[in-house]
Amino acid sequence: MKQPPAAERVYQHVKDGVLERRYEGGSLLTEGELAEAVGVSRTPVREGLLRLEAEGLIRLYPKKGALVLPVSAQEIADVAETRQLVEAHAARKAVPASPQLIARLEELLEQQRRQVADGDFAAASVTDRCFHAAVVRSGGNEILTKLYDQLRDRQLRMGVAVMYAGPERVAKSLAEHAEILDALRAGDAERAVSVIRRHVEWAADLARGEVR
Amino acid sequence: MKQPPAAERVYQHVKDGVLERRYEGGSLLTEGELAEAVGVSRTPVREGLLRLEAEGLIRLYPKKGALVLPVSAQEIADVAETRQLVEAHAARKAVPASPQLIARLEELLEQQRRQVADGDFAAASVTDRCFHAAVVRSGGNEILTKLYDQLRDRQLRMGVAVMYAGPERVAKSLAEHAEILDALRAGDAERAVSVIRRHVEWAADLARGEVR
DNA sequence: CGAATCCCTGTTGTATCTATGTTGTGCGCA
DNA sequence: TGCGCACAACATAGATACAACAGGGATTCG
Repeated sequence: MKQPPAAERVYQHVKDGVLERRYEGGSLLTEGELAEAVGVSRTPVREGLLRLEAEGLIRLYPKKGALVLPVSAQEIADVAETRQLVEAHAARKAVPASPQLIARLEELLEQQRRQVADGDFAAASVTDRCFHAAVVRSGGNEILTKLYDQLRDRQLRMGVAVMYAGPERVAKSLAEHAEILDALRAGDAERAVSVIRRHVEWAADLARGEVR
Repeated sequence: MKQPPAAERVYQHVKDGVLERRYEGGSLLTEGELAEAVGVSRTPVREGLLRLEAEGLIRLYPKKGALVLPVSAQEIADVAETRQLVEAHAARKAVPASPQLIARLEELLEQQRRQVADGDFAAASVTDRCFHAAVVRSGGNEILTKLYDQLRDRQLRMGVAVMYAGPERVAKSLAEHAEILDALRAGDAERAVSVIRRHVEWAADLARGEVR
């Protein structure tokens, strides 16, 4: 009945809740509530919360509860800066691009186009993320890859999902991906970096607009 | 009687053990052992292990135990690359350097000199680390600061402590710090970056020599 | 003699229980 | 009415107890 371990279920539940803004920033979750909500005991709840804290999504206050960290201007800036750093580094390192990488990116871009055409923006958003992650992953650095994933999670929480709110935004995103791919194909690392810079900065701006 | 929480004690115990090579890479720790060793129950042990896993020092295998991750060539390379990236970025961002930062670095360098003169290499190693961390911290990016701290921990585990084994190594380290400070003071970011590159690469080479 | 199976032991995963600390509230007093 | 203190409610931190699972070795059957 329950394939995934209880701690994992709690982790996903809270993470989804935070990312989807069901649990708002600033609210105080208690272990008991979560235990009841997910249907497990409090022990796995603590384990899940611990992982979330390590990822920077929540903050555990002794004897008080788990505070869902509100996104601060500082955090938006930090995430954006770090994304820039990691992704730009990955792009430079990816040049000259291997045929495998190019093929993978083409595939992802095509997939995203289809999803957009089908109106499935949620899926397109996931593919968007995969596109960037593929570039970073191609660097072969596990530390950076993991870090980058966490950054994307945190950015998701900032409401960057609204990036896929309107058709013009989707088109912009798609166009920039195409340009990144193009620059990579041409071996022009600096052009790819500059597009990435714009892309990330745009996401950060959206987040800033969202938060306040 | 017990100021620090039990989970924290476990965390420190295992971390120190791994960093000081008391627990060798590849060994399998069980919760029961650790619980007895530290003198607490298994509950806080699990919490501590979970944190360690998030930091990449150990790996939890279901129903088997906590594997102390052996340092791999891949990990050495990844840590070095990431350190380069973060520290170089921080140095560039730190230029032009604020008087506060310069003062702090001068203070740390002086302190390290004293410690070396006193023969207290352990303390000098800690100060060394503070020096680099100060540069990164000056960037004001909490994500990068935290990441950098974790990287230094992991590098410690790779036996980079032997960096402070001989007088000539200590002298080299000290000289490079002085050069970094000098470049920063002069506003020459690229010189600082190149020294940092050498410095980190040197540490990685030591690690490679240590491991095999 | 070899291989498959079954049981036994050790370890984690989860639940429950106790102790302790923190917070907010309400009562009494000035 | 306002301030302060004590108490009660609640939340976590830690310990213990129990269940489920994996792996190894002995045993047994072919």
